[in-house]
Amino acid sequence: MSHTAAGQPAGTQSAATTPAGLAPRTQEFIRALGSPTRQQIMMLFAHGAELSVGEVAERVGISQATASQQLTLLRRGGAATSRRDGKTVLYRADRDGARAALADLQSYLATCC
Amino acid sequence: MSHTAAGQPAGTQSAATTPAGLAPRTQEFIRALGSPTRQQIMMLFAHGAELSVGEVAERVGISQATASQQLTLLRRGGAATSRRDGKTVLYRADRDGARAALADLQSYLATCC
DNA sequence: TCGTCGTTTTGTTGAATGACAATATGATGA
DNA sequence: TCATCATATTGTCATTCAACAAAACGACGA
Repeated sequence: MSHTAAGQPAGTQSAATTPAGLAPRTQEFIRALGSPTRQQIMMLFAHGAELSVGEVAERVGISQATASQQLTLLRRGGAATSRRDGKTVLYRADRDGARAALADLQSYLATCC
Repeated sequence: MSHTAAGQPAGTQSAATTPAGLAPRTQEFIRALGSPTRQQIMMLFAHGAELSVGEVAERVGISQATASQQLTLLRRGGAATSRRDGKTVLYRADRDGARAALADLQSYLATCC
C-alpha cells in the first residue's frame, strides 16, 4: 500500500548502469516461496497464526524433520520468524521480511513495466 | 502427538469471505521467479526492454534451447509475454501478470502480517 | 518451390531438492 | 540428576530441474 522509503535494495549500490535488479535477500525470499510445500506452509500463517513445527508437519502432511527443514529455509529467506515457547518453537510469517521483499519487488516492477 | 488445532480448523478449502491464501496463478508466478536463471532473465526486461530468445540466451550465457524453455516457464507463470516479429519472437515482462501477482501477494500479506 | 534462419520441442545427463528414518541436541518437570 | 518431549541435524534415496545437443517446426526471402 505504501511505497514509501524502502527505495533501493540495501546492499546493492551499483548505480552506474542501474541494473534495476532485485536485492539478493529478495531473490532468496522469492526462492524460499518457490516451493509448493513452502507455499503451503506459508498459507498456514495467514491471520498471523503461530504454529509449532509439529503442527506445521501435521497440517501439511510431512514429517517433522522435513517441516523443520523447510521452516528453516523460510526463516533464512526472510519469510518466517521463530520464537521459543518452552519446549516448542513457534513459527509465524515474518512481517518485516515480507514487507521489505514486497517493496523491493514493487520497485523492480516500476522499472520493468 | 496432539491433534489440537491452534489456529484455523481443518479443511481450509472453503474460503468464502477470506482467501487467506495465494491464488494458484500467483503461486505459479512466484514459482517461475524462484529460479536464479529466470530471475536473471527477468532482470534483462528492466525498463520495458524487449529481447529475442537468442539475445536472452547470449546475455545470460545459456543455450538458445534453454532460454526458450525458461522463457516459456516465465510466460506460463504470468511473468513474461511474447510476440512474434518476423522470424524472431520477442519477450518482455508481463505488466498485467506481474501487477496481478503483486496485488495478490500484497493482499495475502495483509492477512498474515 | 526450396533453403535458411530462428524458435520450439525432444531426449538425455548431472546436479539440486524434498522427503523420510534415525540420531543428536536442547528444554522442562519429576 | 534423569526421563521425556519437541525440535534440529545427519544420512540416504527418489524425484525434480536446469542444461545441452539434436531434431522438428515455422517463417521469411530467393
